[in-house]
Amino acid sequence: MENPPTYFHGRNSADTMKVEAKIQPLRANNISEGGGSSGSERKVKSGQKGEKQIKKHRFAFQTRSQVDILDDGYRWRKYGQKGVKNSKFPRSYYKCTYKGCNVKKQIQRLTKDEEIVVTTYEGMHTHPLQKTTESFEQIFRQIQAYAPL
DNA sequence: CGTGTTTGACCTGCGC
DNA sequence: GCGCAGGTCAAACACG
Repeated sequence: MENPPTYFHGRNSADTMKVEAKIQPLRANNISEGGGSSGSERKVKSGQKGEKQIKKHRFAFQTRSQVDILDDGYRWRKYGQKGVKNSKFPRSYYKCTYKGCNVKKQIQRLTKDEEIVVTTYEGMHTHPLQKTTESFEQIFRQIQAYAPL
């Protein structure tokens, strides 16, 4: 693949870009675990047994930016990309790389508004941020205000 | 050399 | 029981 898809590899320029974050009223602990139409909780055949992490923290918010990747100070590793039905753009799946920090992040663009990017976080970070960006600072500030912690 | 990204295959849950 | 939709992993490759 020498020719990259629609997504350019450029680092996030949200640093200098004005990012508007709109927090949506999303429940954090009443997210239908079995009601979903997809297997959120992948069943491990063997090895990991007894993970009693029933609490699933999910948080979603919308950001108005031209780039899908928002540098929130954490390191994210993309582990998948799939096209969603109802969406003209594919959805990207990211995971936080850290010792014991298994936080997942989902990024999806709205078909109606290509400028709107929906970011969905799943899980809680068990480590402090290593970097703080001005752009995300204001976003993160709003998140904490809405976070039902 | 290490990290991260990419893509296809495979799995699971639900609906019909 | 099969198909669809969504989600995840793993191998290979590209880049710093």
